[in-house]
Amino acid sequence: MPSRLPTLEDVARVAGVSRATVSRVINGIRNVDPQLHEVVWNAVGETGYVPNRLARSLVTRRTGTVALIVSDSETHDDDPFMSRFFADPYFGRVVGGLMSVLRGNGVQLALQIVGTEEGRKRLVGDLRNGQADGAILLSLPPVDPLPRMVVEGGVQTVMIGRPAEPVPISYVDLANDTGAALAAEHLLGRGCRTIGMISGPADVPASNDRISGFRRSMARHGHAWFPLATGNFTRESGELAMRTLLAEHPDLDGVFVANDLMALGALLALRDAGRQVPGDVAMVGFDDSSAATAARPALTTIRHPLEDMAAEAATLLLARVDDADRPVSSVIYEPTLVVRQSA
Amino acid sequence: MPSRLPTLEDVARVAGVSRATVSRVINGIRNVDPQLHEVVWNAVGETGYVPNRLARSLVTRRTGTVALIVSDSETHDDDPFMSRFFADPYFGRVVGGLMSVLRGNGVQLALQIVGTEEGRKRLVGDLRNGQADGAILLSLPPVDPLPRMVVEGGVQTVMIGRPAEPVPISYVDLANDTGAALAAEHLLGRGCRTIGMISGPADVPASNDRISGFRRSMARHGHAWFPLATGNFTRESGELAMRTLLAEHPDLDGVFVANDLMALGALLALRDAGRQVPGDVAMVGFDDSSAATAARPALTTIRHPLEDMAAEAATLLLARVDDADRPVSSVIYEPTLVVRQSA
DNA sequence: ACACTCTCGGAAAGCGCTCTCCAACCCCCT
DNA sequence: AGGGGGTTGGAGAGCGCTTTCCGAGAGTGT
Repeated sequence: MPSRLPTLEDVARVAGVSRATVSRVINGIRNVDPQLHEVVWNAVGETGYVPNRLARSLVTRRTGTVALIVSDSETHDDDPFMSRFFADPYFGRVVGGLMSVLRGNGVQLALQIVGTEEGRKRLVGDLRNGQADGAILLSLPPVDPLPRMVVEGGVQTVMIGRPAEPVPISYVDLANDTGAALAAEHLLGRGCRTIGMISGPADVPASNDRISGFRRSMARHGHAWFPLATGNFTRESGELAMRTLLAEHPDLDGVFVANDLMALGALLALRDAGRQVPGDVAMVGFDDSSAATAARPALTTIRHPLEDMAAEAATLLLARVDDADRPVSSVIYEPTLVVRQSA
Repeated sequence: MPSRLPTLEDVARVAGVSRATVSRVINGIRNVDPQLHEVVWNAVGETGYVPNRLARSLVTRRTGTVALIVSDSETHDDDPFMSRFFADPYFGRVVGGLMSVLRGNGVQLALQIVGTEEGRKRLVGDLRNGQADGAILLSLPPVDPLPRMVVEGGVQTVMIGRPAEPVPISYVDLANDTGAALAAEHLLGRGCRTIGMISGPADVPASNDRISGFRRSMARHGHAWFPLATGNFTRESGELAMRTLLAEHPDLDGVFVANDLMALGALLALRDAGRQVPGDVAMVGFDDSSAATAARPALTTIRHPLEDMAAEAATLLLARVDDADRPVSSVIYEPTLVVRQSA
C-alpha cells in the first residue's frame, strides 16, 4: 500500500511539462505537439497514474454515474418486503438491461433505496449536488412524491413504468392494456366462455392498466362483466385468488393472471382442485419471466421486454444528460403474446 | 432549476460566521457555542443547503460508497450470459442482503461489472483513488486475477464465496461440503440405495466443494463411487443431466442436485420418464431458493442463507473500512437441510 | 522586413469542502 | 491584578483536477 498515489503533478514533473499539458493530453484535447503527447503518455505509464474521478467530477460537474433509485413508501430496515423485491427477477432484469447500455458508455450504476420522507429529501439534495448525472427511478408505491421531487429539483430522471400522477417526467413503459387485451382475445379465440382474471393491486398503475385493458377487450366481445380476484403479485396470493375464483365460479374455463408468479400459484390451486390446464381451464400469464417456462404446463404469457425497456431508459437518460434541454419524452413498448401450453 | 446551489460559503454569510464554523456545526464537532449552533442550522434551513458529497470526499478520502464488483472473465457487451446472471435471483438476493446493512449505515452501493483485463486495471485504479471506500467482490470465473489485484492494490475487499486460488482476502462463504454431506445423509437415511448427483461445473469452487462433500459422505457410508452428471446450474442443463443419469442408471432411487434450478429441470425429466418423486426417486436440491417452494413436489433442499452471508460481508467490509489494520478474516456459514416433499 | 494571425504551453484561478493553526477571549487561581 | 489553562472562531492552506487567460514562438501575406 504505497503511501500516496501519483497525481497529475507527479506526471507533469516526470514528463517535464506543466499540469495543464498533461491534463490536455489525458483528456484528448488537441493543440498538443504529438511529440509531447508521447512523452506525457510515457510518463503516465511510468508513474502508474490514474486520474482521480472525484477531483475531476468536482470541477467538471460530471460523475459518470447514474443512480438507480428504488423508491418505497415506508421501508424499515428489517422490512421483509425489500428482500422479497430483490429476490424477484424483476430487479435483476432491470439492472441487467441498464448495465447493458451503461457499461458500453463507461457509466456506473449507484443503487439507492429510499423509503422515508427524510431519505427522499436527502437523495434529491445529493442528486442535485452532482452525486450522479441522472437517475433511473423505480417507483414502487402507488402514489409517490419522488417523481415530482426530482423533476422540481431539476434532476435528470427517467422512470421505468409510468408515474401514477401526472408529472412531466420521461418514462419507459409497457402497453399493459394492450397486453391484457391480447390475453383476453387469445382466451376468447380459444372458445373460453367463462373467463376470470386474477389482478394485482388496483392502485398500482401497471396493474390497473392490465385490468382496464382486459375489461375493455372483454366488453368489446360482449362480456361486460367477468369474475375478478385481486392478488399482490406473489405466488401465494395467486394461489389464494384462484381458489376464491374457483369457489365462486366453478364453471370457469379460462383465466388471465396479471403476472407469471401468481400464475404459478394459480396453477397449483387448479391442480389441487383437479382441473386440467389447459383442458378444463386455459390460463394466460404476464411477463414471460423464467417462471413461465419453468411451469408445467409451460405458461402462455404476455412478453414483457423488461431488459429492452431498461436499456431504453438508460439510453434516454444518457441522452438527457448530454443535452439537458431535451424535451420530456416517453417510450411505450408493445407486449406480445407467447403461446406455450397453458392456453 | 436555480442556477447555483447554496454552498458552505453562502450559509456562512447568512449566519454571519466563517465557513469553518458552519462546517463544524454540520459535522457535529463540539466546541461551538450552542447559540451559534442554532443560528447556523437556521441559516442552513433558510438557504436549503445540502453538503456536496464530492467535495467532501475529495478531502476526507471517504466516499460513503462501496462497490459491488461482478467479475466475469470475458464478457462482451451483448453477451447473453450477463442477462442470465442478473435474472437469476442469486444476484438480487446478494444485493438485498448487502443493502440491508449498508442502508442503515448511510452507505450506497455502486455496481461495477468488469470483464476485460483493461477493465480490471481501470477498476482497481479507480478504487485506489477513492472511488469507493471498499468493495464486495463476486467472482464468477473459476480463476480470476481480480482478487489478487485488489489485495495488491490495497483496496479493502470482501469476497462472497471463497477465491479459487489462495489469496489473502477476507471472504464469506458457505460450507458447501457440509451441505452436500447433509444431502447425502438424508438420502441415505431414507433408505436410498442408488444415489446419483448432478453437479455444477467442477472448476467453480462452490461447485467443487459440493461434489467433494458429497463424495466424502457417500464414501463414509460405503458408496465409494456414485453416478455423477455435470450441468451448469441452469434448469435446462439439469434436465439434460437427469436424462443422462437415468439412461445410464435406470435403478436410480435418489439424486442430489447441486442447485434448485437444475433440480427443477431434473424434476421435469423424471416426470417425463414416468418416475414419481419422491416415490421412485428422492431428490434433494441446494440453495432453498424460491424455486424450491414453487416446485411440485416442493423441494427438500439445502438452505443457503445468501442474504445473511451478503449482510455479513457488508458488515465485515464496513469494519475494515473503519479500521484498515483489521486482519484478513473469513466467515463460513453452515447450511441446513430443509425437508419438504421431494425427499 | 513588418504587422498579422495561429498554434501551443504555462501560470493560476477556482470547484466546495475540511482541518490545522493561531489569535482572541474568558475563567480561575495565587 | 497578573499569568496560566481552556475554549471558541477565523484565516487559509490544501484535496486533485480542469480550463481560462496570456504570452511566446511560428507561419503567412504584402
